[in-house]
Amino acid sequence: MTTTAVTRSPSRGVAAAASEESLAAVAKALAHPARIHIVAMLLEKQSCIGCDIVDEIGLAQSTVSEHLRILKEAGIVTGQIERPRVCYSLNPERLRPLADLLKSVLDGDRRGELTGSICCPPE
Amino acid sequence: MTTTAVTRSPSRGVAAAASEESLAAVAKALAHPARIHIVAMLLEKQSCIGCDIVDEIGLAQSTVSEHLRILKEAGIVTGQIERPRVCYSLNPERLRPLADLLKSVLDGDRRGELTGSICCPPE
DNA sequence: GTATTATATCGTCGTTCGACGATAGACGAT
DNA sequence: ATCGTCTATCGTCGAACGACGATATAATAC
Repeated sequence: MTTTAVTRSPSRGVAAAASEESLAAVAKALAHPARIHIVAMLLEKQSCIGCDIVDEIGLAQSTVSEHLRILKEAGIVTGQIERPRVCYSLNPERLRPLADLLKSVLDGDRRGELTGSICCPPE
Repeated sequence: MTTTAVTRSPSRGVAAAASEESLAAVAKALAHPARIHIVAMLLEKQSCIGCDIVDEIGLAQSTVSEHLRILKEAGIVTGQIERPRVCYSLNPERLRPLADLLKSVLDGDRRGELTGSICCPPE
């Protein structure tokens, strides 16, 4: 059938869809070199004052602030206010689901043990 | 091997910037629920015929094809042609750098041992 | 040959991203 | 109170994304 059937049974369900959206949201927050740079910087130094990040990244302050907002909104970093500065640090737990998925791929895990329906065998 | 000099000169950059762009590119390819779904599907079944993916995702064939193109272009999946079908499978190695970064965050690694310049101590 | 199936590509359209400057808000120091 | 510093937000604009239908391509089936 060429028309998409509306009555598709959600075999993977709402939970799986929500999980996919959550994983995609984390990946999206990491999907920019400046934000990867910020994460790597926070990994190195554990925590950083915002203005140091601005210096390191080399973009306009408003742009860096926006990247930090995106990372905060995704829950990947937290900002502790120390007026007039803000001290940023990582929230590792937020990265765990994506890290687990990638690790599963690297380890070749078959999560569902549903290996019966392999379309074509790996070479 | 000393990749990171203490200088904050802009020439920190070529290798590190390329790495950040590469990591960001992988994250970007994963930054959509449908593409996460495809990766999870390929993880479960090792490999899949494209039309099965179209059925599972529930978007238009052209849209799914576009998502597969993005994943292929990022090097995350490979497509083996078996006319008229294409058999897709994962390329785990492409995910390794991002997986390593996330693991470092989860493990609390300080990659550069440059812990001297902590702005404010973790709580 | 024609028909069918599976996939890729093209064109379009609305939405979102990413950059910047300008501006506002909140403190500490003077 | 005024200045300087640091951060967040707003408005704008071009570029890229994501969806779709229509179409093109290629192999198989009849």
